[in-house]
Amino acid sequence: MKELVRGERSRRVLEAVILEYIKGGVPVGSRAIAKKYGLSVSPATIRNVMADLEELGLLYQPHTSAGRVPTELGLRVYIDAILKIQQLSIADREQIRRSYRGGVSRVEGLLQETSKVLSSFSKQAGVVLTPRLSHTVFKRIEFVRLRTSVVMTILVSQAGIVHNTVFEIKEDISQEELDKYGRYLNEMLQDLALHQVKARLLEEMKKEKVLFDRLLSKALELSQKALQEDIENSELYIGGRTNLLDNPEFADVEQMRRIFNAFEEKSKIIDLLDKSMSAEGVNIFIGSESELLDMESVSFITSPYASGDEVLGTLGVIGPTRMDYSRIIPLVDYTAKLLSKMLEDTF
Amino acid sequence: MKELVRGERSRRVLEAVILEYIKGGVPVGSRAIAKKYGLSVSPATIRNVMADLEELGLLYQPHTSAGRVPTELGLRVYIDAILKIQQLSIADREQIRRSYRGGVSRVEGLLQETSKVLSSFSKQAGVVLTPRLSHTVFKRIEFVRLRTSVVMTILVSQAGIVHNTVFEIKEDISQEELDKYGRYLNEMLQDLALHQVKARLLEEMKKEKVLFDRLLSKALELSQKALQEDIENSELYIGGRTNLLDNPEFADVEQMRRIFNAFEEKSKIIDLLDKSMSAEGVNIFIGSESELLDMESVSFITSPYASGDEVLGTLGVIGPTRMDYSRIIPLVDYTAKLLSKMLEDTF
DNA sequence: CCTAGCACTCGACAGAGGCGAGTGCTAAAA
DNA sequence: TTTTAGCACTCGCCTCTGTCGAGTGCTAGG
Repeated sequence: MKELVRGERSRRVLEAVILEYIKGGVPVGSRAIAKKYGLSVSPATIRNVMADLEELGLLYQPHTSAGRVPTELGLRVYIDAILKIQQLSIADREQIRRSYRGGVSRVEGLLQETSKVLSSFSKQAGVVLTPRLSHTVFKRIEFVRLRTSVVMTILVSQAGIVHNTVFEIKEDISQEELDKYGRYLNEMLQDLALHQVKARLLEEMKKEKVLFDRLLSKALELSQKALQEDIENSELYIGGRTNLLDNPEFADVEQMRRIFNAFEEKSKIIDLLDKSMSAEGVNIFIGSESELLDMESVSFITSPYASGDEVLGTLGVIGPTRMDYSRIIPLVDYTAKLLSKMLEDTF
Repeated sequence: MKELVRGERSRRVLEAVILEYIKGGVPVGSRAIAKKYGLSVSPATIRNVMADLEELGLLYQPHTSAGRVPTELGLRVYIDAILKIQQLSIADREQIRRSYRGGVSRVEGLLQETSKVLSSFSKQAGVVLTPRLSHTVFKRIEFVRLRTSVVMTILVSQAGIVHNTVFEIKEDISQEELDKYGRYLNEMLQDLALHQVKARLLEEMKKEKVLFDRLLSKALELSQKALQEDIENSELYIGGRTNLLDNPEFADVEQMRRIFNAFEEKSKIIDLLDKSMSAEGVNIFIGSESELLDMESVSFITSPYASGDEVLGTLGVIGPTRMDYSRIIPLVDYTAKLLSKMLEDTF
């Protein structure tokens, strides 16, 4: 990448255009740069440099005689080759930690809170993808007889995530019997990853002694049912949607609608976050890079979070491509680490 | 109310203005009404009637020489005295029932689905307020030892609502012991309303034999903790926010922001829905009637839903004051009844 | 290689004018 | 007394026009 922008001056100019554009949101002209960014050259020179940068595809003009605006490629180069990512200041970190103050007592609550923290510090929308159940470690299963022939299964994972399913069964089963199933299964499945649990259950069902033990086979059947359900799905928490309304580029209602539709659908965003789950550290998708088509002019900054050495989910910030990367990248990074730590400590 | 609009003709004109306004969203003039609504009188006559209605505060003119627009009071009178609320057609009902097809296996899922159904049929936003835990009947409590000194409490209500809390305790307790607590409490609290549970626990703790039984007192203490948490809170599911973006009156971004802020905050809307929980049948709040100030030009149509004879929560539709009440009122009514039935049948 | 100067482009904004929908009022008809 | 026709008037909306200014590209000279 770096070779794209050869001279030191070119780099300075590109940076200046981007910084100024991020600040103001309007095309930036040669004069403004010459004045504000101590490159002691005249506007005319800047213009020449800008023309070069445009030829490289890093800037473009909305129309003749307007200033320049960075392209996606321009932003990419800026982030990869120019931007020096700094640590979050001590004060900022302190403030983030403090905004979690009201002791959170459920994983779900903690994740939701995190989406709000992300949004309020970034002034954009914050998202947190919850762990897939199938990626977590089995802790406990419990059956509750809600009423005749209706049973609820409650599944708890090591990380403290709770999932329930209600279903009808053909014949009624007493709570006492259900409790027995529970004890049996809890014994058997201890410490298995949930995606292994399914296999284990099948395997177990094949054993001869099980075939002849009605109790056991019933227990296995029930838990099978519970697991068939959506353990592959993730939930998505979105905080601070309204922050996006403050971005002038979304004054255009059509743009806005697209984004809010994506928020409503969720699946596209979940897919994207899912992808970046396997990546290490902070990921950045600028505009169309996210391949959520009709989503140009929106950027994602994401990072996976974990508990122990197990990656659980992804969190991030969604905002216009014109957002303050230098602030938000470390924010996302730090928040992911903080959340990981909190999950590890408490759950 | 009825005496406000004396003549048959006045009523017809008011109705015509409102229908036309709901359809088009623009001020409606005398000529349009004279033509389209077979009142065989001339526009001039209509104008006189309209002037009367304006004096009564049922219509108003945005500016001289514009058509008339109904006021909140006008809509109120229309809904109370003129609108004949019809049953939903068989076909509509069928279609609503069918849109629930994908067998829903959790109460939470069912409620969320309902918010989507409401929104898609009304073309506005649909909301469903989840039951307050404190209003439901105790079914089961369960303690899970997540790791040293960290315990999760899982609470299940008769209606199939699951709630969990995680907290640290001073001294570690083995899972076996926790199970004992569970059995003890499940015995004791069977079939109590949750808001009674708290009192019952306190009462129980005072008994002498408990004071000397470490196991029991520990169990009671734990469950106390679990209940202190947010059992008074409700969750709010909102579906179809983006539908609101299609309403031309919200092209004004400022309006939009207010509504989406309310969606984000939720608490105001929850309060409102909470209020209408005690009311019977369909409730309608027009514009400023909702007392969510800065929310004029937004109407709520709500109805409580129940399981058995126990009112659980409220659902409804949020849209511009200019919405199709004649369609949406029966929709909300029917959906509430359908949801009640489903909750009763399955959970 | 840089800069000063200059002509040119184009969006934003403001004002003028015409159009049309809709009104209120008055006087005549029913 | 009620309804209607006619008419003058109001006012928002749209279009057209001209001006302003920011910003450019190009050229010639330092």
